[in-house]
Amino acid sequence: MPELPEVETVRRELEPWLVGRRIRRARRVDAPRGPKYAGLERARGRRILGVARRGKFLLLPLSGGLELVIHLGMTGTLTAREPDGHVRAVLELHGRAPARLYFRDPRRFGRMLVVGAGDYAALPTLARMGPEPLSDDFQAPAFFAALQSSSAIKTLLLGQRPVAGLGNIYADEALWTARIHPRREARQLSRRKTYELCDAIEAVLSAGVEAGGTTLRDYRSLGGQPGGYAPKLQVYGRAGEPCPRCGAAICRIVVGGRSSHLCPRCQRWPAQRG
DNA sequence: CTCCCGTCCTGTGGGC
DNA sequence: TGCCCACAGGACGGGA
Repeated sequence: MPELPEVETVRRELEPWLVGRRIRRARRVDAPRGPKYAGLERARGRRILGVARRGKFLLLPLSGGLELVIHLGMTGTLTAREPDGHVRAVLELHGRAPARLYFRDPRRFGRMLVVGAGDYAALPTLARMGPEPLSDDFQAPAFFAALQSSSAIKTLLLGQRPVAGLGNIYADEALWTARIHPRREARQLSRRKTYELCDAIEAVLSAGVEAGGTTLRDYRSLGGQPGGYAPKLQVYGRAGEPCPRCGAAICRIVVGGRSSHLCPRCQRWPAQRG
């Protein structure tokens, strides 16, 4: 569900509220003991030093060399107001109200755990995550190098290795923008094409952030607001509608088990050559 | 090491 | 109206 723009929107709301606050307690609620909620008790008494983001992960450095890691999974939302149900964890703060952060997650794909600062051994995707796409760390030549794989380009992007933060929606949007078929073998893309994709990723994600993210169903910002990017989606969820660029009917295919949306005319499979 | 596929969960929407 | 099934924005672990 939440991809980089949605997580960044939440991060920006959390930051002024949480930074400097001391944690009274962090507790699991209706979530099984296990790695997804490991070490929450260690947050007790710590101060929140910052609210950062890497890809789709929220990272809250704590005093005492610890770090609170939150991943919203598919359906996770954070809220200051107590939700109806599906609360998996609560962060209780000292001091002024609002003093509770609720983590609601119907499908239980999300996680909230405390690790040693920078110790991502329990989070392999985070440990091996590629550069932040909206930072100077995202450079076209390194991106090209990271695409030298036999995987389908979209599958590779969803793995978070070439670049951080893309999910199913923005991957489809970026590939449409760069006119690349999602099933193309990544290493067969020309250098120039990968540079176009680099630009498209940056453009699509920054527009997503600017709009406050995409709400298809579940996503809400901390204040309960839906994102404004859904009407700006060009292909995602628009199978059968005309391509905004050429008018051909957008189609839906499955790539790596994920539904994928593309324009069959703009995003042609490369012509077979003899 | 890389790559592919199944799995973890609950809710919802569409088709019959 | 009601039921059932397919599908949903992500990450991980196991096996090839």
